[in-house]
Amino acid sequence: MDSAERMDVIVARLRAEGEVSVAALAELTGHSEMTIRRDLDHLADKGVLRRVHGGAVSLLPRGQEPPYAIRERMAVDAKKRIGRAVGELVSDGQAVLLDRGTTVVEAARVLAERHITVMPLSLQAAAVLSEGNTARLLMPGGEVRPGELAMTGPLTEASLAAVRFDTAVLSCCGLSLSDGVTAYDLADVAIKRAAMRSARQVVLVADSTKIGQVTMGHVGPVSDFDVLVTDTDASDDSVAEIRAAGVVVHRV
Amino acid sequence: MDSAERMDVIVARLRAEGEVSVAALAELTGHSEMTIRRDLDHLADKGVLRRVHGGAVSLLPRGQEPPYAIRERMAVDAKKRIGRAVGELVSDGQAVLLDRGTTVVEAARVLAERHITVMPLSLQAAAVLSEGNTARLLMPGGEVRPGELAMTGPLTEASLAAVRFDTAVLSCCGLSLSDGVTAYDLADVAIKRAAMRSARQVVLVADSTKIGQVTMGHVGPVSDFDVLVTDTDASDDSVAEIRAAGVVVHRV
DNA sequence: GCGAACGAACATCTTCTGTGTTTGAATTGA
DNA sequence: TCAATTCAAACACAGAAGATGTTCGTTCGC
Repeated sequence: MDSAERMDVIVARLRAEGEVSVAALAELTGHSEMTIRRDLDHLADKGVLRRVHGGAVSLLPRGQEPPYAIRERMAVDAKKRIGRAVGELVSDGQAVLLDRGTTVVEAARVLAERHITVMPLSLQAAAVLSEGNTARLLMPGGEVRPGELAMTGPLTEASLAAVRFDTAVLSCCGLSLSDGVTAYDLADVAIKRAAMRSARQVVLVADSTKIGQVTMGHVGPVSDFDVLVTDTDASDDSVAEIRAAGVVVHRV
Repeated sequence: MDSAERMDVIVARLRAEGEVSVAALAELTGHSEMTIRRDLDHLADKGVLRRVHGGAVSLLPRGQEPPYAIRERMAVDAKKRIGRAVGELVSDGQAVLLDRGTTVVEAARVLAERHITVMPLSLQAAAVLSEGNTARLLMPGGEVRPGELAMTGPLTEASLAAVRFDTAVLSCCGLSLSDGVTAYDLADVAIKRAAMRSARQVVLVADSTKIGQVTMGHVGPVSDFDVLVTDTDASDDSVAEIRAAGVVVHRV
């Protein structure tokens, strides 16, 4: 069992029990207690848990989005495929808006090698885009949320209002036909809505685990989006329904 | 001779001759041609040179600022000391503006552990600040210059106009009593001037190699700055003159 | 105050990175 | 077009960096 698997075990336990003990994890994973302590310290740095004597307690918020460090390791393959597919929806010379989120960062990796103008809504995506030297990079102003490194607030909304994009690539936390597209955070909803107003074509990226989910912040009905890119695990039924709402769906 | 020294040799040659050959560099450094090619490819990626058959030609602009990758390795110790000294000029709770540039990034490393509100004018500084989780991070909007990763343009100026800072930490390319503080780039000058208008206290950071230098863009007279942080290699005469202009000078 | 947990320090092992060599393909200049 | 040079991919190797486990003195909670 390597480091990544241990992290998964720890997070799973935290979700199930709300707390973990160093001794139990050491036995469960077959590693020394020292190693478990180092793992816990690492996760504490990322805001996933809080260390207590003998173990740790969960900081994973119920009804809120898990930290970036956790989401980054969920559905990794699907997100990479979705990212590549988004690359094919964008042609050189376009102005593109990239939402926050782990799926969009995968799209950013692809777009970083393209000759486009791009505005990312997170520092994570900005870092990826600035490594490839071909894209023209435009930053929105705004407050940066810790951990997520996503831009929010009125400054961000103002930046979006000032620019028009050919394509906006948006992420979401939940997607259902009855409740539409939803996000965890109301501030994030405001940004997404502003993004949609500024873009000619709106592409939604969502791995199949998000289909059928509903979270608190309502972004809009599914029909507000032009294209959905999801993965092959999405059920035929749900895809058919979304298509019936007038959305072009790519399953990759 | 390690990798860093080889880069210095290559850059020195490029400056002196305008071009270099793989064979000559291999002999000069005592390393294989393959290694030299890899070095040249690396520098080509950073925009320092352009590969040609048998060697490379310089892209180092005359009368312009050298690329970030080069400046990053000049006066490293002095910049670190200056960064620490800037940390002592900023107290918790302040709102701080950080200019672009390698010296300011060193200051950002120190300030990343502090409880302040901070707006960086480059993605380099933003990346450093977002690693420490204590500072509240505010991004200005704007275009990102490749390589430098500095924010410029009207969006950046507008962002600066919208906020007031307790302290602005500005860098420069040249600093002389007769010609004042100068930068290489006019767009950068506009940003610096906007920054000065938005800050109560303006701190200038400049390692001693910049004292006496004059470059194209005029930012303002030395007396426009409240504090100068430089290193101990700055001459007594120049420091005395700058102090006479009403600037508090820290030599570290 | 006692036992458990902690973390610093060191040793060991693994993985990564940088370097050199070889070899066949590409490029240059005559 | 040809010959010499240059290039870059592939492999081998060494040193650096990171991860892990053990020991031991300190700290913490009951």
